[in-house]
Amino acid sequence: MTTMRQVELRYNPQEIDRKWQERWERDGTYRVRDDDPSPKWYELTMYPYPSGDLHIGHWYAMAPADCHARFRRMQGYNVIHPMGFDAFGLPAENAAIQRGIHPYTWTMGNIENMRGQLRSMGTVYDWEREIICCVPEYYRWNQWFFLKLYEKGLAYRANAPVVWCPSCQTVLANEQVLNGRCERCDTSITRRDLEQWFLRITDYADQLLDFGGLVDWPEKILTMQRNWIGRSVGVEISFDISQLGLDESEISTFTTRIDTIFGVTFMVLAPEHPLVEKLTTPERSSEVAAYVEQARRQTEIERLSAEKEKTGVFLGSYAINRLNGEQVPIFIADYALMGYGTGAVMGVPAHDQRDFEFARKYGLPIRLVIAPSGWAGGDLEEAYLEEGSMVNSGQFDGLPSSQGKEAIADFVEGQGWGRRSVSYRIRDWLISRQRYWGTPIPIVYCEKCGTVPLPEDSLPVLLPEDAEFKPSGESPLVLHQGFVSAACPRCGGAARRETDTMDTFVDSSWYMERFTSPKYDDGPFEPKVLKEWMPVDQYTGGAEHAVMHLLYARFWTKALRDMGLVDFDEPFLRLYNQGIILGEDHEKMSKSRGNVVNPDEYVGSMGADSVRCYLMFLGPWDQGGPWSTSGINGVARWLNRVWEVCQHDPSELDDRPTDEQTVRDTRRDLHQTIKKCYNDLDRFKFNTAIASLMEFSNRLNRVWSEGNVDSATWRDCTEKFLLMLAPFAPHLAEELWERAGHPYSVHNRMFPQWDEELAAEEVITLVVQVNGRLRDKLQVPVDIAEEEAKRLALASAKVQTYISDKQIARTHYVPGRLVNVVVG
RNA sequence: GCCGGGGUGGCGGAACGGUAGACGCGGCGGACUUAAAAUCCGCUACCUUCACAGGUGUGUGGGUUCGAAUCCCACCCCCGGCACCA
Repeated sequence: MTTMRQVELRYNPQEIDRKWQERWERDGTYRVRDDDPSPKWYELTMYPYPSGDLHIGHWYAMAPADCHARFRRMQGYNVIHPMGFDAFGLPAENAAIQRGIHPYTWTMGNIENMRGQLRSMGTVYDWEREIICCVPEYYRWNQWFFLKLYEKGLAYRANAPVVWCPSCQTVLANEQVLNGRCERCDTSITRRDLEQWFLRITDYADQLLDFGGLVDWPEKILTMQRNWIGRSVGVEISFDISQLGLDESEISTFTTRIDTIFGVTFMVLAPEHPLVEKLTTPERSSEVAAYVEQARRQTEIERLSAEKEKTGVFLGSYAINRLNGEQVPIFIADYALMGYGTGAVMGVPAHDQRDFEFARKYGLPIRLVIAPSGWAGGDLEEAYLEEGSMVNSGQFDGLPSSQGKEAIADFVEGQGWGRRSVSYRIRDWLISRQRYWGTPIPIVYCEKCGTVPLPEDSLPVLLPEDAEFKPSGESPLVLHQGFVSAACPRCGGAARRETDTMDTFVDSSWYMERFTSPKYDDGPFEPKVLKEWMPVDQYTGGAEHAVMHLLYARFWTKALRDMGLVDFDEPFLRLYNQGIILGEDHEKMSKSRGNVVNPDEYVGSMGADSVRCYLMFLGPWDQGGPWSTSGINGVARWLNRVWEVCQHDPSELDDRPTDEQTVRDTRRDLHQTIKKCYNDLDRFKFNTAIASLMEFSNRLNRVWSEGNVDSATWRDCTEKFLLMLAPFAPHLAEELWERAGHPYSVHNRMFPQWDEELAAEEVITLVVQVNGRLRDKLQVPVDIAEEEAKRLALASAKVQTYISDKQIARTHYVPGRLVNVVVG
């Protein structure tokens, strides 16, 4: 692409960009001071993974956020708007495997490159605060936090059937599975039983459902978190199996529909349920074993695609429903999940669609116990899920099911057969990863002492540089003798070091806090400074992190609060999700489609300001939208006109006659523009803010060519215009500010204030309607009286032709807007 | 299936229940130029009309209202998320 720019610029953007970027750096214009007395504003954009190149999506996330942060600065806030790199993670390790380059080298090279690209955007990032989380100065605090969590019982090791990605060769957290596929590489996941480290996020499930501490988050994200946590209120009730003579005398199940307990006609256990073996009769054992084996071999995708067809196997044993003494057969089926509730389901086919399908397939009885209103006793075509009147339910017959729920729960609790309880969909956060490029978990396993946490003063556990990179299903650290063999800190004997590393979402769970004191050495952050800045006032980023990073970080904060390390409940008070930028063909950008836009090319030819402004102009930020080459040309043309119009010498106006009306109109436009731009910036409405700046600069052009305003008005207009332009186009505004003879720097000035009186209209267009249809427009003074407005409206010749032969039923008057004449 | 967001000119998109289409792109016409590009000026929803003007228009169908892109009901389509959670 030789000339994508069809606009001939009258200024040299490369020169101006470089000039001011260097000057800002040299002068420390954007250096953030912790002790500034102004009110603070912490504006944070999700930090990028250093994948190699800054793409247009990064620009789309960062440029508008930078504009907003600049606006807050110009409102007088002491703004911190930091940037860093999410530097641990799998791609670095894959690069090591594929190209034989060390993850550290690869990552640091990428950071070097991306930092340069980030600087080219002209952002207010204070690079003194940059953080890179793959360096020991950062990750040692991951280890420190881990020890604190371990001490509090919030980190634990357990054997569990966990999610495994065969391609990444590591386990994943449940949150990192999308539609049965690995969030990173899209491979269908499987399950494995492994000893892994978990964080007890479920302890905080109820607190995480309380969004009261948040100031402004998108409803969509709250809903996603609510659904993910999945709180269900119900009853845990046991079924009697004492007649089988096992160690266990009952099977416990969880139900939200205890009112349907008399409709139980079978029971289903998850294939992984610990009682399966004991409950299987000898003649059924081979069939059961085959089913269990098949269920565990299935990938998540296969399990999902089997959605329509319920399958299962009868174990040969029965359980007794204590409420009516009935024996019901016990099955295993893969629609029962070991991770939810107790891993056992009471089968009520009449009132649960899944149980209904299962019962139909295996010829099990379907007994109605909640009667729909007007039910005549026929067979059900599908499960009846609504409320109704209880039938076939012994002493509870006749109760409305909503009351039956409470009555049966009371009865069950009274009999000691169960208790009211709450179940959650969310599971504990699995943080172990069988990979190299992450934070080592500070634990050793000693033959004598067992699992032993390392003492704090021995941190960091350094990631050894010389490791063997092979995708083997085990961390490369396993093969590293020097790393694995350790001395037990308790007994001094031989011990084996934990070789799994931490999920990288650990890094991002507290990075916002590290930004406040990134070089602090005596803790993860300096408490005094943390208090100055946290919590984050405005967080921006993609919505894809709704139930991963955003949930983990909220959990982390609450855990830290309970340890007394922070004194706030929520890390991010306001959240705004930008949309996705699409290719010129309106499709998602991808290399295979060949529609990827490289920002560097545009920055090189038209300057950072054109790219920044175009990204903000193309549409509402939260909706994203398609890139358009001719669209960015239009913005470049506009900046070109701005360049021209702001460089006129105002004293040339002194020889020309001044038109007072034009002066008033221009000034009114200025103040209306300030008001519009200010309010739009406040609410992330960058596109309409820029449109209003375009309108105003178009007026300035017109006014200049007519030359009928005084030089003082002109100076006032251009000065305030440049101040408004500054957050959008920081380089151009700074250059024009200097050329206009103003003192450095435009970026240390306040955003202009508007004057309501000067912004007020003198004359308005009064719309005249007849029966709601536009018939005439009249120019009238803004303060026109209602009677006068109506008189003028009726006197209009155009209006007369529609009403002369009709009866006027009434007239509606909207001050400052319209008169609507209703005729019969 | 459930939960969000959204359907407005040729395109991206504007519009406190009150002038639909701001701003920009594209297109057309003109100026400048030997010429082209760039730049500047004008026009540009659709239909009828030489024009004046009129009619029709915000996914579809109803409703509320003096007045609906905007509020209510039903439906269609697109995008995103969740999908056996007992």
